[in-house]
Amino acid sequence: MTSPGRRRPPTAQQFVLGELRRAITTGRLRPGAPIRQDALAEELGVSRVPLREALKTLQGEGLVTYQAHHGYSVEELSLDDLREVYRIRQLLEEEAARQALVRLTGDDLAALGKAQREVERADAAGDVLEMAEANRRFHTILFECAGMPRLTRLIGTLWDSTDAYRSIYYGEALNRARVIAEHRALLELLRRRDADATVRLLDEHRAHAVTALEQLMDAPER
Amino acid sequence: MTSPGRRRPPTAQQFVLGELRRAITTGRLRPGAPIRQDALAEELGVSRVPLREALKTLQGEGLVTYQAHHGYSVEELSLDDLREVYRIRQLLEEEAARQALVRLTGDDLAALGKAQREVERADAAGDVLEMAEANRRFHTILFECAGMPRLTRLIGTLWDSTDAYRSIYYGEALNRARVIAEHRALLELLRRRDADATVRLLDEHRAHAVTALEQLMDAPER
DNA sequence: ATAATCAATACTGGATCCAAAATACGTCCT
DNA sequence: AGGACGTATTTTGGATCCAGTATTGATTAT
Repeated sequence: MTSPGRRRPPTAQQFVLGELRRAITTGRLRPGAPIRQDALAEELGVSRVPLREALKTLQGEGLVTYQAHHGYSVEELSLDDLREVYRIRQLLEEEAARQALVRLTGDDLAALGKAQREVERADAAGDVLEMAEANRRFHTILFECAGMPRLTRLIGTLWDSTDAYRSIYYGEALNRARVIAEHRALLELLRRRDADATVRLLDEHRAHAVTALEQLMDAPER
Repeated sequence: MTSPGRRRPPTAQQFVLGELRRAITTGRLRPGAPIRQDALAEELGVSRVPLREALKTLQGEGLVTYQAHHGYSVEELSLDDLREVYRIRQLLEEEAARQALVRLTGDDLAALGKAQREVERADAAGDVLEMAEANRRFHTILFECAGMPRLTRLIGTLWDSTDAYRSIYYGEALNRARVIAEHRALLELLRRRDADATVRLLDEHRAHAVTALEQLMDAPER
């Protein structure tokens, strides 16, 4: 049963773009794997033209790499790369959070609460993928309150670029529990409009993900 | 006939990408103008396929907008948009500058000095376009010293996204003189490894550009 | 005259086909 | 046997053609 929100987009390239994102985040396309256009296009039921346009978009977002006459591969991130992405996120998300707190309305808080309930429901149902998506919505709602569309978009692409690795983090029940607890604390800080504490908590939230990734990536190639 | 001296890239899409960038930065393609693929492709001597891939890249960088079934247009930035871009640049360039200062070598300083001399030579020769490019090189060299490739790339795309407006700034002789003076001061601060002062100067450097844009964009439409 | 409707046109989106480049492989020579 | 060369195959890059959608302009009814 396809969810009502997931109807097929109006153009093939947008459809393909979504499918590729899913394939990368779920690990069906592994980091480092070369992308055979012919096979993929046939598998998705489209020609190579829209596929290539979707790949160009992903290239711009850093999810795939491209080399002329060699084609595309799923971007492979080293630990240092991941740390860099998280560092940049820290810089941008601090700004977004502070600006968001300036403009935060009651409606926004209600929307955040709703998203949080969805996160918890997905966790209870054991739907890891849905939980990751709900978590993403939660943060996106917050950042959008800043009223800086480019900033929000940049942060979004940074999240995307590490999606392939995030699923690992959400695989652990302990991490999921921590995410929920931190979200609840975050909501409380937002209600109190405590910018400094909010930024601090977001930093910790991120740091936990980084340390988890550090442990998992040091581990032998499962 | 293709421009002499400028070697044509190995793929048509890369060639087109460069041409489009030039067309936008030099104002041949004005902000807000719709992009007619057929006409442009013919003008560039390629088919629409590589043109569309180049446009997808530019879309990812925020130089053009895309709407399904409506096509691409050159991105039109409001004053608020420009301010947002410059604010994000401030956040990212502070990090880049501070990290760069940690790792800056004598060779790097020499490279910066060389770039600065190129800026001044272009100014003396009255070559505004070349001066803008040399200025870009100067800052890029500095940011690259940070050893954070994604950060450097992000900053680069932010520069790109306002290229169409930057040329206005460089049109004024007064602005060009100020840029040169600020660069010299910057070099001195870098040699002294004064991070705080460097960041402060970069902020001013940027603020000047913003105020200049504010005045020019308030002015009656050209 | 104005607004709504419908046909004609222009433009984008996508599929197929062809060309060019890179890779894989087998052969030949030393 | 090992390496170099040349051919065959695979894969990407690009051009052309067709289909679907949006826009424009004309026509008609109110």
